[in-house]
Amino acid sequence: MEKTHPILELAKNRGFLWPAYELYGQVAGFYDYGPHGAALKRRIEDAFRRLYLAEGYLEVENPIVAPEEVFIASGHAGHFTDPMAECPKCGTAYRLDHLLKENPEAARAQKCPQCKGSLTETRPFNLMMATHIGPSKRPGYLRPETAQGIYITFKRLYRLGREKLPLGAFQLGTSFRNEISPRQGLLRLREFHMAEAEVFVHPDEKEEHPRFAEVEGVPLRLVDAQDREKTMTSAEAVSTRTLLHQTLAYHMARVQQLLLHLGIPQERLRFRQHRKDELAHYALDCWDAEVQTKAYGWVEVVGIADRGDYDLTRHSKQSGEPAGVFIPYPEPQTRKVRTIRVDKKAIGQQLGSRAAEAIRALSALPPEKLRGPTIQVQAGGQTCTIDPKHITIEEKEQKVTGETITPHVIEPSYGLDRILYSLLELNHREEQVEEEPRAVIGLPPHMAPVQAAVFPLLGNHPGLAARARELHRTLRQAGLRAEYDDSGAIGRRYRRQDEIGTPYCITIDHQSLEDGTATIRERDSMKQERTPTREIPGYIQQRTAPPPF
RNA sequence: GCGCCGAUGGUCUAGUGGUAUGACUUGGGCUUCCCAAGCCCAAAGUCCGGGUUCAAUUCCCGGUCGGCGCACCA
Repeated sequence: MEKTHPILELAKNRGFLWPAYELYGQVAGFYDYGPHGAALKRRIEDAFRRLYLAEGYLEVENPIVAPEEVFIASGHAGHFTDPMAECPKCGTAYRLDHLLKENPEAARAQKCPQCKGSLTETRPFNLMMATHIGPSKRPGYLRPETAQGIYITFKRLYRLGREKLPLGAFQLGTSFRNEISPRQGLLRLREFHMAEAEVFVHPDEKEEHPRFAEVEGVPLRLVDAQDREKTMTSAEAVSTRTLLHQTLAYHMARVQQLLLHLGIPQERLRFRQHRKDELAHYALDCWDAEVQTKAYGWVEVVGIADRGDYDLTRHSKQSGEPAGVFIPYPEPQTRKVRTIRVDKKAIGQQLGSRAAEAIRALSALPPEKLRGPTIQVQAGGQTCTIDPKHITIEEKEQKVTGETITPHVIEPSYGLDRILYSLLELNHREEQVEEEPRAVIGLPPHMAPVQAAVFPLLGNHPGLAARARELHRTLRQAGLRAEYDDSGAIGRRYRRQDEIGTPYCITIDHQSLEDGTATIRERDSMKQERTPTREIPGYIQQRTAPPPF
């Protein structure tokens, strides 16, 4: 592992990214994307968007600021208030609530259990960025993930999707975590970019995915929770129960497809299952797509989790709104249904103010408890004895047209900054060409920030320059990102473009003036092809168009 | 947050108690008929605050930022 990869220097010099707020001494955990970085990020986002639009999912954008209730429901707020203290002597950090349970004496004495040093004073551990909303200062937070907005609006999305499962929604956006110590450049930021898809599925329909056939032969490199590595097709992974169900396997295969499409090399990609101790308590299963970087080793870039019904249920409890959706049966069914009728008047006269509670308790009792000679329920803190004659059990035929279920959520969650870093680092290469060094970012042509550059062979030749500018303008008008460069020697200009990954460089030479052709030099082979100038915009467009999913 | 190390033009770097070296890059010009050639000119720097001192980029203290280790990463 290298300390810092040369790509970071190149990225800084060539306008991919800069430490943010340099003018004021930088702020850790924040980065600027320069023009090429912003363009590359945009291409990653576009690819994500194309993939999930092709799945038929709905793109939304929710606010970044949310009131506290959202995070009480999600569970984030609880962690925000975690009290922390450290031992200055040995550097260990403790969560006081944990320490109180495990070692109450040490916690009360403020002593470090490891080295007996004195713990620092307790302070809340801020993971979320806090803020206040409006003049009333309603407590709020900047979201630590984009997903909550989708859970909260699930009912509206479900209606909009014509009340059908599975339902997919996705969102790209900025999230915030108040990291204690941001490190490793783009890998752990305080403000970062995510792309998340939330796929709501019927819990009974996860086993089979309607489009599984499209991915069943896709090989996946899997490292399971016991650290066993095996490469198998997604079909094998499901049949061996390595992966929980087809839906999870399907989405992992799609994630892999997208990452390869972006330019992550296959041999540096794997999926690793969360171990029991790192699996969030609500997740049924979670696999991270990891990319093997040169500078930092294996880095998580996408998490694919089966979150069960946790999110919808939590928001339902917090808000008081039911979470379930009604799923009609193909055919209405008739069922024998037992209903309990309670003589409310009689009970009211018998129990007075405790009657309402007693009646609720009665309706909740299982049928067998309603049979005996006397029936007992708790109400108003006392045991009340009810005469069975006040209770009638009726058996009726009832038509049941469907059932209410709470959908489960399958969530692929992408860290865009990490993907961007991986793309730069892993596609970067340095080589020798005729004794001269050449640095190239070998991004796939459809990912390159700049698609083409136009040069006059001689910078100070007015005829060549005019032609080159004209072609440059035409390329831009065709919607391509194109650069113009007439400075210095031609070789230097090629090198400059190599460093930002421009796949095609077009040179206008003397022959261009005679027959209207120009040379197109391809980045990786450095080979040139002479092409009529009028065909060049189409040539570039065709070769830099992203392949469909 | 803790510990160790560091911070000099855009980048990399030399050096110094008396405001600073070189290279690359960049801009302008000459040259040049396809891969960082050459020549001329120009622009650009001591992280921030305090202290010691006649004088601090240099020494001391604090901070910020960065690298690494520990911790944290719900």
